[in-house]
Amino acid sequence: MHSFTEENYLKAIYKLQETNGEVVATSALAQVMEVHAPSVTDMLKRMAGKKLVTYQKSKGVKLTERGRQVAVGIIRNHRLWEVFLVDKLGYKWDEVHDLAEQLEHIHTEDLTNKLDKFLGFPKADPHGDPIPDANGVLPKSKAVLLSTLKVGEEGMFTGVTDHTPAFLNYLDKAGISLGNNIKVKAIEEFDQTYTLQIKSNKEIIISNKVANGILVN
Amino acid sequence: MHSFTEENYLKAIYKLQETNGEVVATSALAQVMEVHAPSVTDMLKRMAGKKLVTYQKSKGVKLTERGRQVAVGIIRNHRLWEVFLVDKLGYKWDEVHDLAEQLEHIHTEDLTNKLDKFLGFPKADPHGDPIPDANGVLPKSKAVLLSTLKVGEEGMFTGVTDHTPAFLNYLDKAGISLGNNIKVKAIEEFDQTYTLQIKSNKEIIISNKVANGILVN
DNA sequence: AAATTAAATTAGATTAGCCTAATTTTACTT
DNA sequence: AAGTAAAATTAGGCTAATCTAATTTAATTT
Ligand SMILES: [Mn+2]
Ligand SMILES: [Mn+2]
Ligand SMILES: [Mn+2]
Ligand SMILES: [Mn+2]
Repeated sequence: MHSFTEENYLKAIYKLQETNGEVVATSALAQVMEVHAPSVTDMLKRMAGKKLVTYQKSKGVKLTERGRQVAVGIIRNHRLWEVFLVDKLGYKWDEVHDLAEQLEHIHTEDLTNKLDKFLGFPKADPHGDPIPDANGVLPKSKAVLLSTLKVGEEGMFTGVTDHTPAFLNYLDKAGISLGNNIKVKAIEEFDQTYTLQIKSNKEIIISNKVANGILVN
Repeated sequence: MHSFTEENYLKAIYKLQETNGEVVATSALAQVMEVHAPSVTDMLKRMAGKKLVTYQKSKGVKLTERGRQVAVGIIRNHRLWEVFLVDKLGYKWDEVHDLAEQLEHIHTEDLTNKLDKFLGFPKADPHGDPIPDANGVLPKSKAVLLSTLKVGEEGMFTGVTDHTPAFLNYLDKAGISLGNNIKVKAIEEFDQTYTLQIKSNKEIIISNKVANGILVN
């Protein structure tokens, strides 16, 4: 129905709208899509023609309701495939993104739903990101950055904001896994280094950069 | 690495070489690929440039060793995905072809091998077609058409030559499944209609057309 | 061997998605 | 309000994969 490229643009616009507000700039899209600005302008015109976005010259772009539905469908599919790769094929959480980036575009409603069922209707992907339901409803998460906690506060590790293999790998090495309870024991004033207690036993020290990549509930 | 289109051409050339001999004609490829002849000529030139085929103007095309390897890899992937769709997701054998036609192009050596392992190293796909091993070796089948059997002879149903949903559906309805023992009880001289005994009980009558779609061992 | 038919190639276009260079529009400073 | 910087668009081109129409090459028939 839609090309891989269109679907990737839709996803990118959706995510930019979620994090940076209603209307998305050409330059922001160009950066995410790793193309040059004129390519984006071009693409937006074509997508506007297909009623996937509303585009006003020099005033940015928004998804239409149809565009939003397609985007969320792709995200659903992406996350389900990631669960499949990790739970069934034995991939590690830092290895699945690129494959899922391809698999997400192989989607019929039926396939996605059968996959969902086969996987036991998971609520989240291997990175803790919520999986939209079959109607495109994505539960609003109330997770907060670990870096917003005060000394003495704690929460459960439920997601990451940094999805790079490098970061995920670091967490593995540090022994911090999704679902772990994390308590802030101390925050060094000089450089915002955090001393954490993981699962009420092991204590570790992480940088502020790492604390900004971790979401807790 | 290679585009979906290239991979589909490689598969088509491979299959035509298997059934119609060494060298493949532009027109034959055009028919299989459902494009017009000049598109094929064009594509063959590009593929020859990439050393996937050897192409001589007006003299047809052959796969190079590299081309053959890629083609068999895609076929391996296609058949493994079909097994996944049927065995794990619950699709019927007449529903999986088009999906596998897409999924086959999502392949890294690692993914294919992990999928193979997850599925328990299946020997054949849901249509009885053999699955090439990780080294690209495809076991030569010695199955024969049911229509070559004489009255009184029997064999096990191990594959089809007609992969259309219509035919597969017909077999379902007729109650003939892969693995069934089939014995030829009678052949009507007038129109080559076959009377078969399935699994040493039920007797059914099939047309010559159907007998030509069934492979037995 | 010549004529006819069939198969394949060349020529010239089109579309999606990308590019660079030039220009225009919008935003930010002084 | 004018000037400068940043963002976006336009203009013009490229490649992969397709098409139709015209031409050439190969195969078949007389
Ligand atoms: Mn993608
Ligand atoms: Mn994820
Ligand atoms: Mn295919
Ligand atoms: Mn098959």
